[in-house]
Amino acid sequence: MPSASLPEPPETDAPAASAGPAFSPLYQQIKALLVRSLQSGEWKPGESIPSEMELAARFKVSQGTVRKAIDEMATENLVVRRQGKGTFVATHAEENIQYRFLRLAPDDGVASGMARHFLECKRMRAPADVGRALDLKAGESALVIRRTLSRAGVAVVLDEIWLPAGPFKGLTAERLASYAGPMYALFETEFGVRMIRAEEKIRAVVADAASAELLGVPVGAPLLSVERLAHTYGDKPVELRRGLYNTNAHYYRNELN
Amino acid sequence: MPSASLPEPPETDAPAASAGPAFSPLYQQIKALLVRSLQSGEWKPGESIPSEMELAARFKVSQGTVRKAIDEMATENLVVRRQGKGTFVATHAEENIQYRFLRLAPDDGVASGMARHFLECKRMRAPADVGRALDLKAGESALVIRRTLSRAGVAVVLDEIWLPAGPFKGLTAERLASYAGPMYALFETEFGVRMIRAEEKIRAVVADAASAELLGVPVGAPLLSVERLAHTYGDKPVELRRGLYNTNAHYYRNELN
DNA sequence: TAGTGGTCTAGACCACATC
DNA sequence: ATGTGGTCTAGACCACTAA
Repeated sequence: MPSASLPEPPETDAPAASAGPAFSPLYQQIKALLVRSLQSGEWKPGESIPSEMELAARFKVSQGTVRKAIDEMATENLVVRRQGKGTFVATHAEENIQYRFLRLAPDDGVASGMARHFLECKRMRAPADVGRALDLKAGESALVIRRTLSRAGVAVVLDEIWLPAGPFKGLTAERLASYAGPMYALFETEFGVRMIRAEEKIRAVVADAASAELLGVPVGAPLLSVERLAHTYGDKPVELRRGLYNTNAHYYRNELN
Repeated sequence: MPSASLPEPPETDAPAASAGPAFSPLYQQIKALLVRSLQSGEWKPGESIPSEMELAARFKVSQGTVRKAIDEMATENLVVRRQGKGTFVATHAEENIQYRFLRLAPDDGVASGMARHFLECKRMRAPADVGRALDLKAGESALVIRRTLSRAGVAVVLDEIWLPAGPFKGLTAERLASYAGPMYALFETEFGVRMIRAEEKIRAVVADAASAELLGVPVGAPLLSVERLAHTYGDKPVELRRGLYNTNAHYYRNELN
């Protein structure tokens, strides 16, 4: 219960946020409620959420408590604050940067976008390792997308993308190719799946015949292997992406803090 | 100036934090002052800084303003808060994790430490690219350290580490080998240089004869090339580290948010 | 002018660590 | 018992945006 700063006797009713089994600070409970509203689609990507005052009234807490909840959500990139305008649900579309999760940068500073080319998009039974990574039920099928990213006409990235077939029913290579924005933006608007967080495992490998052909390098050339597991709300894994990057004229950048 | 929440006429004197040329929120000014104190060595790594109340009194602001300044410093890993005890200057020694900046993880979950072996540590004129990265004056010399990291008796990492000779005068291979903790902890205690932040550029390369020998792989085997530029306070670069990682049984892990 | 997020304050109480 | 950081409140004013 929030403390009372007045000599009045403290009120005994809990301020919204029904007790539940776990104890946590009020602002964490508020945050959890807000995240659930995001998850349930109460506010869609790009839309604004209610003002801090409104939310404070709804949850019967002070504005400062709501603020702290939203602060954390902002640092987790779940929402974006804009002074004078409001707080907005984060989206992979209309973001400043084209690809929020792509860490590949060109050696020369030119930040031109990359051209996509979809090789295939088909439904199939998921291999065991993919099924395990995506928490698929036994026998549940998956979509696999293969595509390249090119800069200045040269293929730099070869991706193999695994998705659970259920949530992405109806996804085709044509739909992918005709969509202008980032793939994750399409996933948001068409399938209601928002990528929140991802982990990558990176290794150095050598090009096999097929990869070498597509990336225009000799067989045996060194390539960066980037395996990404992307999650949506509740840390639920929804995409396994295996990428091969040609790092002759590009590098994978990372910040350590 | 902080706003007054009383009907009194607002006091005209600025609350410490002498004006300066740039405008910024009070808590940012406080933060800058605190960082300068860290930089000047007023509080050493591992020590506690004054309590929030003390700092609030010193700067003539409220505890909440100091708190917000320290909050940001905590998220930047400059300090660590410990409830009931105080706020402590972050250090690379006595941290839970052995190597704060090393992102290499073994395929099997075993989190055993790695054995270091120093090959050489000598002073020499810095190559042009190293001099540029470290902001060295023309002709200023540098130290170069070469070492390996091994797990289970197998060399996994081959590092070439460039440091400005000035701040690290007296550093020898013997001193490095006899020190128990992480290298960055030695830099802190012996040379007063704290690594705060780093950027890494990662590529896939093939092993040359020398690297192959040291890492026990065939010439031409794929290796992860990790070039790290580490900075101290004020974003001053103080270390250029070029690492080659054997990713046969390890991977470079990264989190995307 | 009204509404939003951003800053700042002052004070209360809680949780934890230490003596 | 005391002191620390952690949470929560209530209210003020500032900075920005849009009608």
